[in-house]
Amino acid sequence: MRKGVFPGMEHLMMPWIGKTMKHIDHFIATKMAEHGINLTRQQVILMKILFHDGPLPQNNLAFVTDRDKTSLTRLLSTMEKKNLVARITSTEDKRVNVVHLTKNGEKVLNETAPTLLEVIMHMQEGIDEDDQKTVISVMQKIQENINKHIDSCSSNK
Amino acid sequence: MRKGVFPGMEHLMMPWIGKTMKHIDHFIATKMAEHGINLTRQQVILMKILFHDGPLPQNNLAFVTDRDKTSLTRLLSTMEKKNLVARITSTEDKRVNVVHLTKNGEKVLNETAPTLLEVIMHMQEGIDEDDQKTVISVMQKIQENINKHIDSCSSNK
DNA sequence: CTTTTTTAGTTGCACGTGCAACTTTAATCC
DNA sequence: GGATTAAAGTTGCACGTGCAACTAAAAAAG
Repeated sequence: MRKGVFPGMEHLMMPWIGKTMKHIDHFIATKMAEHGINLTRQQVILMKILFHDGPLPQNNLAFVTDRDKTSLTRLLSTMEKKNLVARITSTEDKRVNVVHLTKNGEKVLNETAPTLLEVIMHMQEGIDEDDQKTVISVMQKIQENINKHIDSCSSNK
Repeated sequence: MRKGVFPGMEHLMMPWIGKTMKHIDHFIATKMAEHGINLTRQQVILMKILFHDGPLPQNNLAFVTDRDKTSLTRLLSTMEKKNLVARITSTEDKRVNVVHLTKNGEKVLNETAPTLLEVIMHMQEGIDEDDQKTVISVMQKIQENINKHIDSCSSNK
């Protein structure tokens, strides 16, 4: 065992967050598959946003989901093929596509809810309420720190 | 604003963790680019493991990095092209590739250390030491919960 | 010793991601 | 009004990811 290149990096949050996120993604994928649901985590989140905040232009949708517009383009294309979502060109501005949750999308979303709740319950089983709040506030703080330190060369993202 | 499909999901850790991880990844990519370093987070982590825990067969490397073996295959191929890492077929068992960190890889890793430290410092700026520990323990607990609830159809992963 | 099974690694396919460069349409400048 | 600039989306390229199916080689079974 050699001396560390990164001394003091042994008790760091970062690796834990990354690894945990990986586990969460895999867990969700597995549980979805078990229940015969053909949706990714990203697709569910997007549908949920559309359900609550109504039809939205791609631009806004990219912003609220913290996603590059090109990434959103492809995510929507996948979802449009599955008839979860529809792009409707705005009549006022022919550049913008307003994204709608389809009836089928809404149905699928409702069918997914129980599975998602099960996943969430299993994940946070036995975790203190206060600790959960701490985690959330730390996550917020990390995001603030990053936004503060990113040199505002924002482009679109 | 319509009634929620997922009642009580507003103060959940999960979305925060995912979003934060996204920010972290983007921040690392940006800072790396700023410093002219052509490495991804995943590549740095892998090199760090190889540096500390010596040459390892792909199989073991996949296990310790919590990564599908096919994912590792491609990650290594990318890194091999950049001369960061070398696959050496074991003489004892011609099936296994032992992965070595190259001299160049070691050099690059050392050059990367300051940037990575800067990134880490910026990210955890002003976050309580105890809260960091809480975050880590919660992450561990989530992983335990997931492992407990995943029906041991492990395959290789 | 031959057959069968298991194991290590790769490849095809599909998904999500971001950057740079592009097209199309709108807004602004002159 | 016509030229320029800005904005919304898409496409090419590259990366990381996992599952299913594959090849090659070792281990186990007979």
